[in-house]
Amino acid sequence: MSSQNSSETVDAAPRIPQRKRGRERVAALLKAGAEVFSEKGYEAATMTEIAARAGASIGSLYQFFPTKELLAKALHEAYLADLSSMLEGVRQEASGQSAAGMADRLFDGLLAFLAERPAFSALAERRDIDKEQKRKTGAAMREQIAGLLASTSQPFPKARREAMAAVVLQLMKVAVSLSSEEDADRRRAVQFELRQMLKGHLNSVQVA
Amino acid sequence: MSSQNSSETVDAAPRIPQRKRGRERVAALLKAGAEVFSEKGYEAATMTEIAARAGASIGSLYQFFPTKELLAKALHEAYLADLSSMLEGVRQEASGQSAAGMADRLFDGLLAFLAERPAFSALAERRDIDKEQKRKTGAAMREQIAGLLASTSQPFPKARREAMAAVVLQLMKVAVSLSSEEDADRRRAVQFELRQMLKGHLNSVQVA
DNA sequence: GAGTTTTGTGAGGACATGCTCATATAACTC
DNA sequence: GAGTTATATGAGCATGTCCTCACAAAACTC
Repeated sequence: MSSQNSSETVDAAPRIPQRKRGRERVAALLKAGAEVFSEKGYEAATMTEIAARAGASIGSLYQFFPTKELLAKALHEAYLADLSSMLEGVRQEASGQSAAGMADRLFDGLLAFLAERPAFSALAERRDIDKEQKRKTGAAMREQIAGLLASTSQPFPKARREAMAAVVLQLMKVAVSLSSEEDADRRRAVQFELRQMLKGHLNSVQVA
Repeated sequence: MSSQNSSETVDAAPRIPQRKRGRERVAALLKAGAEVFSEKGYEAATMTEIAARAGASIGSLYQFFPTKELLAKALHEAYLADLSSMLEGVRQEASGQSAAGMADRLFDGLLAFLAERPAFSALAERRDIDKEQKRKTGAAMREQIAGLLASTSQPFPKARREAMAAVVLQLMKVAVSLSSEEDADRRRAVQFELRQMLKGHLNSVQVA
């Protein structure tokens, strides 16, 4: 009886770090997790390797992150928050500009964001992600981007705003997936074309 | 002696079906594989489930496909061949048309292709794919698309032809990733925007 | 130092999955 | 029917991975 929890179905509550050492451990674990997730992908990443790379034992890892999925979730949520503030930064900085200028800032911001967080796509695309949560997150991001587009010097027709936001998202994903293109010349050429294409499209929709 | 192979290190040569029953089995196994791969993704798909869904035993499955990866590869290569003939079809049918018309045909062809092969993206994105092979496949596809663009009524400047082909390829990948978007309205809206955007861009480059 | 809390450890349990193999059955040839 | 080849079967092996647990060592409080 009793063993470790009193109420029912409280499977494995994570231990929240209280001391400095604990917080440093958690930071190291998150960092190692990000590395391994980005190198191997979510499924192929192993908890053993993550612990080893953080210089910790598996037991330590599991005290703070009782589940592989919870570790991924913690990282993912932190990244989403970063993403959101990056978008907010673009908004404050480029509000009132032309749509093309906004697109440039967005491109730059997102490329920088992803360059610093190579695990992002692996976490965003993992299969055991909560479906409803995924839907909500996507909706929130599209809404924020739509807000960006609306703060442009010459706003978009409401009817197409949502779709434009979704297109921007998709194009950003392409720009990112290009970062694994080995031929640097081609990578730059394609990123250039994508940027031009998006700016031209935004323009044409505004004019229409 | 002899059993089935003579030389050394021939780890598990696949058995090629000789009789009608064997060919039917292989067909059923491929079909079941496509189903499970598309539902669960490559890594989470299990050989046991594939065999069961094909109405075969695991042993049977492993006689024709000695490895999970070989099963995926067989499916993937068949799909790539289909894709290539689809592109060839577009070329024969739309050669001499405007770039916009070509883009429309391309989009239609690709959407139809994907609708019939829901496992394609799971197979194309699996991690244990051969890297050199991947590079070759990409190069071949870009070349074929460049040929398409060149057969247009008003061809592209040579300097940008390669980049344009790469852009088209990337946009096709977006369309692929969009096929998993659940909200059908949004999926259609985004596909519409992508189509318009590509057509506009092709146009502007031709004119320039 | 005694007592308490937090953090650390790693062997091993439980389980899933890719794959093998000895053996059986069907189909085809003569 | 005898002989041969192709196909079928599924128990079980090998392996890898998530996670647990009993206990140890710090670190902090008094």
